[in-house]
Amino acid sequence: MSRTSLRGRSPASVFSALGDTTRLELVARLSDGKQHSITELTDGLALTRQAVTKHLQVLSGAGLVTRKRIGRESRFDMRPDAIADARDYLTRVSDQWDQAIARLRAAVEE
Amino acid sequence: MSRTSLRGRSPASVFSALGDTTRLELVARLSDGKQHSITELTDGLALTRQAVTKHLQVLSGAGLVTRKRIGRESRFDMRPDAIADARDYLTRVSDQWDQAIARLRAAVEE
DNA sequence: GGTCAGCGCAACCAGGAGGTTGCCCAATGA
DNA sequence: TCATTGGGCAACCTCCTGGTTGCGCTGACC
Repeated sequence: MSRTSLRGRSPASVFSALGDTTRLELVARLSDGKQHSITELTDGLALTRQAVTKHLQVLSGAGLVTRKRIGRESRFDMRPDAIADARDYLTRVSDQWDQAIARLRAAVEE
Repeated sequence: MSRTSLRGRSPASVFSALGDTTRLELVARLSDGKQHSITELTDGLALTRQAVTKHLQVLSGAGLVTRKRIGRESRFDMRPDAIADARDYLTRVSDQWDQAIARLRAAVEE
């Protein structure tokens, strides 16, 4: 279903956003269900705050994460729908392959 | 399990390989379970054979696809294990998020 | 009010990604 | 044998990406 309308967030853009170890790390940290500020996420990352900001923008652009300004800080939290969609996409590819293989096998064996 | 030992193929590299519409298209075509040559895959893609070759190298490097030289042509076919691994990774992230949310909710409500 | 912490914006830079062209090599098949 | 077909290799180009630094702004706190 994915009702929350991830329009424009193509699977490619989601995969691309996940295709970076730093961003995967950020996603891992954000998957604790809590909100995190930028400096908090920067902590322990051997990167500038600006670099982390850019990564968060990429994640946000892919719909993996949402930003919310609270006072002087930007809070980010995960939006798991995009992840679910990406997983569904992979499931579909897998299924397609499985079925194709089954058909080929059946065609040979009969 | 994923016994075929996809060592070195980090999730990030798999996601990165999938993070391109052309490569997603190639994966879609290859998920018919058959082997395809390069010129065959180039057909209808508005790209040079060389460009497609590079994309296939990326897919191969991520373990999504294998090459086999037969006569004068290179045959490619899908290796679905990498896809399954990527999907499992996303499932793990989703589960982690679900559990975290459940814990937070329980902590609030009691 | 002044200071500090948290960010945003813009400029800049090096390296990699995606793509092309040109050339050459090996199989294939008439 | 010889033309054709499928590919590999290398050079080259452009644009995007990941990263930095510098600066200025605003909210929090004493």
